[in-house]
Amino acid sequence: MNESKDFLRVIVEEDLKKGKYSEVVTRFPPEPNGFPHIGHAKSIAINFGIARDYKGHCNLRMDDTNPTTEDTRYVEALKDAVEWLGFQWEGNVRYTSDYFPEIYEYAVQLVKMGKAYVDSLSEEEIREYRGTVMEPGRRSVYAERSVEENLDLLERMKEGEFKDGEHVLRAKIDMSAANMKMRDPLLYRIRHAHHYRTGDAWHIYPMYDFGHCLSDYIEGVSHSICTLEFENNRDIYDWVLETLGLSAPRPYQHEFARLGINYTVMSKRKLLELVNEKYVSGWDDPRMPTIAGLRRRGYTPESILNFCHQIGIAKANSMVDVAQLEFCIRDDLNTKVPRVMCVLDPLKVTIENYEGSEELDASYYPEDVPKEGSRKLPFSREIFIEREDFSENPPQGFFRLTLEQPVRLKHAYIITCKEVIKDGSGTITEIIATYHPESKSGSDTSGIKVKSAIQWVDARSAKTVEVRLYDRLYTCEAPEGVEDLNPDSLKVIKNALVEPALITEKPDVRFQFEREGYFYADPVDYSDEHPVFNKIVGLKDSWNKKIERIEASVDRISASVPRIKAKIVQIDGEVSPMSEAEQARFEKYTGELNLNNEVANTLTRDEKLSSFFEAGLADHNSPVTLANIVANEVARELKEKEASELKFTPAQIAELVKMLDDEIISNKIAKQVFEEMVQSGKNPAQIVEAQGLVQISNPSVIGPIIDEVIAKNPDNVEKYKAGNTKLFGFFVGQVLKATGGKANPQVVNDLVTQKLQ
RNA sequence: UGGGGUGUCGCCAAGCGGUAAGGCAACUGGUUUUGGUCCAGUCAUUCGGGGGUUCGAAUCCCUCCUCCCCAUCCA
Repeated sequence: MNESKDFLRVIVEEDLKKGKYSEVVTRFPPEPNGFPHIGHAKSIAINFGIARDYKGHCNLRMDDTNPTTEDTRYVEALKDAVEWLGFQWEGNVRYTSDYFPEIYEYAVQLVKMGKAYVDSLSEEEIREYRGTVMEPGRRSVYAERSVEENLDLLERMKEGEFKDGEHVLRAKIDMSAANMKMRDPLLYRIRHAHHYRTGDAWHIYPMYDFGHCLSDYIEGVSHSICTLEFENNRDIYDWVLETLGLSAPRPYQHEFARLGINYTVMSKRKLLELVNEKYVSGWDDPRMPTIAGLRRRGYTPESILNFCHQIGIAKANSMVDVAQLEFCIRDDLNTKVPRVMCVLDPLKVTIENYEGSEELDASYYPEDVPKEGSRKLPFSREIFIEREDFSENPPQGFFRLTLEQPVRLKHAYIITCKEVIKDGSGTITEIIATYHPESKSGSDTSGIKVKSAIQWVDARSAKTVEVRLYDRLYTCEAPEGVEDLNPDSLKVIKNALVEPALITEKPDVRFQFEREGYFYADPVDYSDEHPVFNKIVGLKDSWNKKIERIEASVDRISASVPRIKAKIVQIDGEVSPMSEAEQARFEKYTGELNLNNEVANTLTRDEKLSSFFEAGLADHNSPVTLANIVANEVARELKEKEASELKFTPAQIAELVKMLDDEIISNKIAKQVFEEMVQSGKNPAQIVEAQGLVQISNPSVIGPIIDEVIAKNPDNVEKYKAGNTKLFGFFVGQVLKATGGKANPQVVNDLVTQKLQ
């Protein structure tokens, strides 16, 4: 199965095919005002990915038009993120601030065209004048200023003669536009602030809506890809480029849904709060969804890129399950990373019949991972196992060590429990066991069958390490604020024990701690004297899941909650009543003309449709068929156009209906002909003639074609005969396809039914 | 409420008038010295609801509904 393309790539391909651009140029344009998160990774993957796939290029541009929020450290974080993900931007990093002079010139041009003006209303007044979603706004009196005055004022704004807020430059568009963004949007504001790059050179700064489209244009961007919340801004984007008369090729904006992941937050504000209020240790806290955090947690670039690929690109707001991300990192690390043994909660085991010590050979990788490498594992009388791997009263299906059940020490021997030693409080402090000398891993002749092999470390040589266990940051799927924070998102284990090899040999920085999960040597706090490992993600754990499920079902039974899925009943809203004229028309259509209610309703309520219908009716009196075509097909064309803009006329539609009535063509063909009429405005008869679309109703012509289809699809015939009646449509479809749609579908249906009996 | 979007499995997501892709999750069973991996299999008679057009509709038409975005001198 070939991979399906996302809608952006479809657009890019079409544009390329049409020759709209000679090269695809995209850009990743963050504002350097915070650390990039995995949502940015999605955007990076899209922009750089598309550029790579279509042999174009992608720029990295800092959209730094707001001096009060931006900083170089964020620029560095952004560059870092892109590089870490493995992408290379074209040329140098771009900055919108580099284009300030050019953008200013465009503003002057707009003023000269009378398309922009300096407004001196206060901030509150501007807001008030803008109106609401329901009421139109009204234009400022300053909109009437002369070009000369505007030019003078703008120049002086630039020179820093005015205070913040005293004036703004606005586009002169439409104060009553339904799109609020188009109500004379601000182009420039005065800001006496130090810009991290341009310093104090500027006193005015362009707004996003002005700076962004122009920056794209300046860079020769072809596809300006952004997130859904900018949909309303697209009109300004186009307005600026069009009124400035910037010639093709010019960029067009396309929007996709931003990434949401459950159990975390993605908004800059909330992330900043976590950092500032010290709920986390910093932007790179391993629980953060930032690139820096994910990276410190131990995620690989490959896993994140693969995640971005898996979730796809679409326009529906969505919330991806964090399990999908976790799958990606497990999947990546499974084949890459050495397995070592670590005991998080040690329980001492003394093997009473073992004397001395030895070194066991242990491969770093299991059989199914095609990688080489092994280490020596010290073994002696005293070892530690995971406390969870022993049970005095094992639940059903417990595979590990019990009083009766022996277990294998991974890479070593099988042991049997002899005695359990407890302290005063009843806590198990030690297990006395015996080993089976002939059960040595790799040369087992003992014949003992065990259900499981567990990890362990040798007491004398084990190294103490700190292990940081991370869990999801929030307790609920769609967290609102800090009140939803998970208090157990970080558990620090100071005295975990690991086998010596991973400190002394250090075969890698990422490991699988056997049966536990994937871990990463913390890049900041790790040292050989004080090793620190971050848990990246746990292994899938079907045992734990099973236990949880049993517990949950016990709870459910005791609570006896009836789990009934209620079908949601949808309440229909009110339909606006018909006017008197519409009422009369409706009655005429349903009565005299015999149309069904639905079609009549559609026609009556739309002035354009009803007049089109009635005009057609004058040419060919076949109300029902005509009404169906007008209400269904013509309606589509008339949705965003006036009748006068159409290439076809009511008379031509009447002609089409006549052919339908005379059974010269089938409904299917009629649609095809209609499409052609929409495009070319040719007469239906002409189209039918030219393309030979006359319907085939002769069974002796159709029959052999059906036979052929049946012969070619023996398995589907079988499935159909076995009761899969859905396949009926498949056969009809195949026959129709074979005849170029010309076969009379009714005849085909009858014949297919017969032949498939 | 005006405008712009969006609704297909528990979560993502293909699909563009002719057999409802795929991934995650979940669930069987097999292999396994990781309760991991791997392998085999199961998982949408139905696409937000209701009508209509059509031989045939997730796809076209009408209508209602849901959720998201827009009234920062943020981006």
